[in-house]
This record gives sequence, structure tokens and C-alpha cells, in this order.
Amino acid sequence: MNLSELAQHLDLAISTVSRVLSGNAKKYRISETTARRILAAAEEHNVIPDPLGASLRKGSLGMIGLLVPDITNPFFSHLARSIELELRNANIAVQLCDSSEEVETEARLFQKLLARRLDGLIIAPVGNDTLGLSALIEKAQMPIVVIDRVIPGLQIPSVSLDNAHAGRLAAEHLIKAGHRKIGCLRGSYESQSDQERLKGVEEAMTDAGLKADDLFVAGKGSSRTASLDGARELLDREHRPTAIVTLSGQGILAVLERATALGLSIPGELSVIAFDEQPWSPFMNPPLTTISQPVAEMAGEAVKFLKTALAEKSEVPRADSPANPPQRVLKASICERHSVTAPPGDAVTG
Amino acid sequence: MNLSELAQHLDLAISTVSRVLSGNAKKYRISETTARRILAAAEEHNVIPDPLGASLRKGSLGMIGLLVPDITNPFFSHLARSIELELRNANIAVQLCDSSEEVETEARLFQKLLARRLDGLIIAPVGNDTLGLSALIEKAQMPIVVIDRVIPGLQIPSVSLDNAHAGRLAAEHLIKAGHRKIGCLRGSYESQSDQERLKGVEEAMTDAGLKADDLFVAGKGSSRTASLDGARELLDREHRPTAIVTLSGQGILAVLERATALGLSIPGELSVIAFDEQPWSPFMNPPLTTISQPVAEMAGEAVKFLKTALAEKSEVPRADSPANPPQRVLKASICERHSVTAPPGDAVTG
DNA sequence: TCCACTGGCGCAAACGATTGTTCTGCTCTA
DNA sequence: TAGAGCAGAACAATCGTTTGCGCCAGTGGA
Repeated sequence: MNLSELAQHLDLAISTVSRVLSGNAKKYRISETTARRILAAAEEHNVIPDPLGASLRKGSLGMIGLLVPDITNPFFSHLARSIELELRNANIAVQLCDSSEEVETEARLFQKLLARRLDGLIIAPVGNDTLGLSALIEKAQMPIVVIDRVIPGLQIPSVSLDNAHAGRLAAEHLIKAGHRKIGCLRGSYESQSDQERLKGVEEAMTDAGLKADDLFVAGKGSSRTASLDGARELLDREHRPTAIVTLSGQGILAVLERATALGLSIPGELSVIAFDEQPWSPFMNPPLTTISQPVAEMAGEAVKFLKTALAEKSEVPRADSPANPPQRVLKASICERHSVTAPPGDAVTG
Repeated sequence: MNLSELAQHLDLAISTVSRVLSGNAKKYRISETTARRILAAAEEHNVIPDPLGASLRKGSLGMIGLLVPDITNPFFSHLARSIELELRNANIAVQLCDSSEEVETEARLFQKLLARRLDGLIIAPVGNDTLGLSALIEKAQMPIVVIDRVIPGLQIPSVSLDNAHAGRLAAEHLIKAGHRKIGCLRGSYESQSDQERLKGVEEAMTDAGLKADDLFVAGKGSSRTASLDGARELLDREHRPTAIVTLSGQGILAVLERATALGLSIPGELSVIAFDEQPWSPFMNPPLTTISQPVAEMAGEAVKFLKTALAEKSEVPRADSPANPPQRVLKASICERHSVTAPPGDAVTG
């Protein structure tokens, strides 16, 4: 039963019913009596205004899109949960899209989300701009906030991690423990986060007087097999690195798997540091030293940015260009456990 | 720019534009020439039909709701990903809702989803029916499929695990290894899955001639602290169980944490089996013996059921009662690793 | 007596598409 | 030459709300 039927049933105008049911009774001076009558009848016949009609009229869907590379990755599932929770209170629904860490899929999904005319978008881009995602974002007439990455030269609100700092954090910890040959396992080759983290590692090594030869990099994808190939590339060689940083996702599992297969003891023969911190990190074998991102805070900031963007959109646009879009960069921290020690045959202690 | 503006611009009727843009040009005998002209102009002015108008007219949103207890739980995030992926191909979007394993929140969200007039719903209920969710489901005029649980007496398509069998699987494995005193750590107290798994454990123990006294049960919630309390209850006693099954979620982490704190070696002094299998299970300390659910298959079945339900809905309802709703029950399997061994002081071997 | 005011509500125009029906010219055939 | 038949496109109803505006009746003041 819809509003007009209910109105007819009560012998009232549909407009009156609408005003009461949307809680604007007094604003439009509907009498107590009528309001009650409508409310009661609505309750009885289980009538709730169809949001579709309302959306059409109001020009707002009450829903935003969330595009992540992999909802299975705990970082993103935590992000998703926090975001959904926060937006729920503002009565905004969340449409979920998972790009499987593929840039083409990401681009396709982005288009689909745009076509759906949602109120806004929170997007955690997979990686670089091979497919011109940033151009798409720029053209889109829709509040968008980018999370986990900042797109250079793009005037879009973003919340991200200082990835270079995070990489540096890991590398400095290893260097301090005495390591000279450090390996890095990338996730997706296109991941910009990984590239920046790698840069941080390089800087720390340079600062410590190490050379480019001392840095080993591998990894061409985030799938299990791709990670395993990368781990093999790093470990199945004569002069292997004495420590490895897995730059994202579940790379750490691949390293552990390969090390186990080779009979390498961790941290005795190989030290490891993993992105990101997880609930089970303390219970791995050995307990993992990890780099931890402030997930909840990132989600909170993203939602805040989105809300202000939504508000600005619904206002009359004062000037053509709004104030500089807010960009927030957060810092990671290190969780020291037992997967890092001095390299074999080294007497140096942290 | 919308269709009518484009139509005006081209000096054509909006209906013609609509038909071409929705790909029904030949069905309505629009000439090649006109079709091309429209397509080109649409491309140029970046016109895509607003799905809102279409939805209103067609009475279908092209979106379903997915209500899970905790998207952060790998079981559900995998589920979500599979579901979203499969529905994407059918051009159906997914709205995500996370009930935080709280029955009240779940009920509230369920109402909200109903109010949104989505095309359908996939719901993985938290637990029992204290709040009459099943009644709500029954009344709802909307295709719904229930996943991970079957609601007794409810004629609704469902995909679930044979939880009793899964519990039995775990218990039998422990009994075979020589254990006589078995502990179970529940997640949420209301979780029906956990209750059924527990029942399976009980049955296996009865079958093996063990008594009710030999079964220890604890756990009042799925949060980290609640789990930890449960673990404490099980382990901080004189005559503690020699083996523990964690019935869901991340209970295993709490058991490991408490065991570590108490200096209990696993599996030497305490054997454990965990629900569910995870990518990192093999790399825990010790590598975990787990009970594994066929997640992808469950998601696939759920989507299949939902699709047929959607199709039936759009058809003319032939009879008042459709055929018996499909209910599929899948079996779990056990992944044997190294967290189970004979109990201390026992010579029995598997 | 008349006017101004206001409380209470109805009218009707959007919002943006889809689709059954109708209308206008043709061409073809008898 | 006229009726049939068809291609091509326009008309208009419809989906379910929201909301600016207008209408009517009663009340108080002048």
C-alpha cells in the first residue's frame, strides 16, 4: 500500500499524508487529530513511503558507493565496517564493490557507480593510473573521497597513509637490527601504496649507507600464486636477503610458506616484517613484527570528509571552486614482536 | 543532462531516445540513422539514463541487500565478495549491512532494508529468534534467502552448513586422539550455528561413552574481551579440558592468548581445533587443525536461489504457494595440522 | 460590516524514465 | 485508385513522492 492509496482510504490528500509520514506535520500545520489518524492508519496497514519516489523527487538516493580492491583483505573489511557504521547514523546506505585488485575491473565498476547516480563515493583505488582513473574521478560530478592513496595533482579530498614513512619505519628497524640485505615483496605491481613504501625502504637504506644492490624486490601480483612466485624469487637464491618486508596484503603468508618449504628458520635465518597488523599477528609462528595502520581513524576521517562534501553539494555552491579539498595523511606505527632478530652470523644487537 | 533535454536538443521524442539508449532500438523499429544520431549525441553530452527514473517505472531497483553479522569475519567477507561478484554479472548491486553480531541491530537493519524496497535480501542471521526475526522474514513481501542458518518452520530458501556434523567432526577427531575432557568456546551466546555445533560435539561424546561432565562450555559473546573471558573460564581451573574447540569467529585467538599467558604448550598440554579454516591457519603457532566451510559454494548457491526467487517474483505468480523453497545443507571438512595430539600422560595415538 | 490573519489542508507541478497505443506517411498490390 | 500493410516516431499514462502555492473557513480587531 502506498501513500496515495492510504490517502484515499482516509479521504485525505496525499500531500497531507506525505507530510505527516515524513515527520513534517507541525511544519505544515497539520492538526494533531489528523496526524494521529494518519499515523495510526499507516501503522495498521504497514505503509512506509517508498524511498524511490522520494529519491526521485529529492534528487538524492541516500546511498553512497564504496569501492575497494579486496573486501577479503582485513584492512578493507575493517574499513568497510567502520564506514557503514558511521554512515548508518546519517541514514546513508552503502553499496559495496570489490574490484579484485584489477585496474580494469576498477574502472568498469567506477563507471557503473557513476551511472547509478549515487550521492557520493568512497574509493580506495587499486593502483596507478594506467587506465586514467584519476581523469574519471576529476570529471565525475559527484562528491568523492579517496582513501588509502592520494592522487597527485587531483583536487579531491583524501585520507591516506604516509606510505614512505611506513616503509622507512620497517627498513630502519631491520637496519638497526643489523641487516644489510633487505628484500621486499610487493603485492600488485600497480599498487601505488606498495611503490611508496618501497621508496621509503630505499631512502632508509641509502641513509644508512647501503647500496641499491642490497635491495631485492619481487612480486607481480596479490594472488596467492603470484605472491608465492615472488617469495621464491627472493628466497631461492644463493645470496638471499637476510630480512624481508612484505609490503601489503597477504604477502607474508607466501614468505612464510616458502621459508618453511626451504627449511629456513624465522627469525634465526630470516627476519620478516609484515604489512599490516592483524588480530592474529601475535599468534603466528613466530609472532610477527608488523607495521600497523590506523584503520578506524582513516575510516572516520573519510566519512567526515564525505559528509562535508555532501553538505557542500546540497548547499548553493558559493564560489565555483570550494576551499582546498581536505587531505589528511596519517602515520603508521610498528608493532615489535619476534620475527626480527640480528642476521645470521652477526653479533650486532638492536 | 537527461533524456528529455537530449531529446529536445535533437528534436526527437523522449521515448525514441529512451528506446535507443536502452538498447531496444530495433525492437521498436527505430531507423539506423536516428539511432546513430542519438547514440552519438548521448556520447558527446555524456548522457546516461538515470536509473532512478527507470527503477520507479519498472518497479525494480536492481539492488539487493546483504546483511551479515560481521564483515570483518573472513567467512563473511569471502561470502560478500563472492556474492557481489556473481550478482555484478546480472547487473544487480549489493547494499552492505553489518549487524555487529547484535540481534537488536540486526532487527533494526532488517527493517531498514525492507523500507528501502530492494529487490531482494540475502541475510546471514546472527542467532536465535529472541526478537522475532523469523516472523519479520515471513511477513516480508520480498525474495529472501537465508544463509549460514536454517530457520525452523520457515518456508524460505536457505543455504547452510550441517553444523551438527561439523561439530561432530571436530569432537570425533579429538576423541580419536585420546581426549576425554573437551572444552568448547562459543561465540555469541545467541548464535544458533554455535549451538548446533555444540550439539554435534555432545553427540559425538555420548556416542563415545563420555559423560556430560566431560564437556566444558564457555563464552558469552564474540568480542575479543568476551572471548577472552570464556577462554579464562575454560583454562583457569584445576581440572581443565585437555582439548578445546572454538566454535566460531576469532575465538581461537583468545584461547591461544590465554594459553600463552598460562604457559600452556599447544598441542603438548592443550589440543585445539578452530572454526573456520583461514589462509593463515597453516602459519599459526602451531599450525592449526581447523574445520573448513565451503564458502564459495555457499555463496554460489545463495545467489542461485536468490536469482530464481527474483525471477519467480517478476513472473506472474502461478499458484499462491510456490514450489517448496530450496534448502541446501552443505558439509564441512576437517583440515588436519599440528594443533591436536594425544592428551598429556596418554599413550594413545591417532 | 469588512478586512487581515492564520490554522488546516488540497492542488498540481515537478522528478526521469518506460512502454502500450496512436498517428503519419509511405509503398505495394489488386 | 484505393485499401492494406508497414516503417518510423510521437503521445500520454504511469511509477510514488515532495513541496510551493492557493483555497477556505473561522477569529479577532477596527
